[in-house]
Amino acid sequence: MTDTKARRGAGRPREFNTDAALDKAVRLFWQRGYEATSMADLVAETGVAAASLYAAFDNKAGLFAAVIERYAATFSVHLYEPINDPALSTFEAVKGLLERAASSFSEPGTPAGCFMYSAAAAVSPASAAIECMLRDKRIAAEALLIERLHRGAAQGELAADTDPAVLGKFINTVMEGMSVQARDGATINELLSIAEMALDRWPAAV
Amino acid sequence: MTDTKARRGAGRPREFNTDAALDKAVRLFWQRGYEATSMADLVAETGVAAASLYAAFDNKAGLFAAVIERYAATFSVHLYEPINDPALSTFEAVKGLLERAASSFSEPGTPAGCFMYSAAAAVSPASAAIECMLRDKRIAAEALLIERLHRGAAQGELAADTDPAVLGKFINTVMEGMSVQARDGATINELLSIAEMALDRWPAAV
DNA sequence: TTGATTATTGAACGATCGTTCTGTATCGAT
DNA sequence: ATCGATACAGAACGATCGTTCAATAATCAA
Repeated sequence: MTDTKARRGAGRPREFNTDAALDKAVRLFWQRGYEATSMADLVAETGVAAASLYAAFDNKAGLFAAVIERYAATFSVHLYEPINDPALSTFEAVKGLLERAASSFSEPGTPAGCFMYSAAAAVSPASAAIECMLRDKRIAAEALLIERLHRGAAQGELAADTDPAVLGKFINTVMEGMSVQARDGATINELLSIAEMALDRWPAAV
Repeated sequence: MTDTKARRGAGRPREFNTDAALDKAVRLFWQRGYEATSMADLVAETGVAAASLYAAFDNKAGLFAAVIERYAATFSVHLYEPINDPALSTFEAVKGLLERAASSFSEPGTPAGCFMYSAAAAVSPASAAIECMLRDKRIAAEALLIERLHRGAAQGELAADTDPAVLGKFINTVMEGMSVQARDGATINELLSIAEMALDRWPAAV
């Protein structure tokens, strides 16, 4: 054991890698949720001292906000790629989205399910702002999907009696449910079966 | 202000009403989740002193376990009634289940969504047992649904190429997603539309 | 009426929560 | 070579966490 007094104050080796620390924080919040993840956990996992985390992110809520953005930039962006791909038909886009959800939610290297859906499912009134951040992201993602469906409808890709808003909400609901299923141990094949069943009898224009 | 010393020890007015206290605890856990609900919150909400709660339920986890059973006995039982109703066709049973989910998850007097799905979505490793309790309940409920579908299939109520296990998982997934939707503010009508769209894909025989 | 029982209470426990502070080692500029 | 400036480390903060305790009064058997 080195002398405690001598080891205090490690100086300025280098600014800690913010993204690397956020990646570790993402995993922790993803798995345990906001309330169950303590700053001590985050310090231990990231290897960054508490004071440095506070200097960079103000407080736990600020760190969580940064974690949300980091997750969105790395995982969500990949998930929603098919929706923004102009080369795909509307059906292919939604099919691609659900298939990516199936594989992403059951990916072995990451916590099961979707961070956006489970990290703050239920939260204390004191951290209501946390819940709001994620809800806004979820609603924005749904709006993105619905917008894509509207474009598809405008191009005659959907049955005339299909409401894009309802269809989008339905697809989104299936995806949210798939996250819960993944958390409960559903395999990628089971998730793909669910996705396939959701896409069955797609209301295509004849 | 009454003298503090004189007010200590209030004697034995009556054993507190366990079910009434559990009902209040259900609401609290339902809304905030396991980790974000403190014993102090529970004491304030139920009006029962901490020591009395500990005498009755051992600890917070024990109280939560009792809350799960209470929720199952009051809300879940009602939700799954159609599944156990022998007078209903398989389709009617599933339709009834989803419609009850739509109204129950958006019921104004109770927290949005389903307790079983959101109360312990993400939890610390120390309370992994809590997560397990709910997961077991969810899986049991899904098994119940799948069993009902198997009976329907045996009676020729499903298309021959339909796997009851997959169909059950799909229905269950939609229901879980509906809970997230409800948490995010979906109205009963929106939830009913989602349910209807899920049933549109019903693989009836011929 | 009395005495043992017991559910109840407010207070107190150690542990941990999120957060801040003090001190130090390293850096860039002079 | 030397001097602030800065990013880091551990220690310490008050508050709150889940839990337990000693004290008290309502109960029921005698």
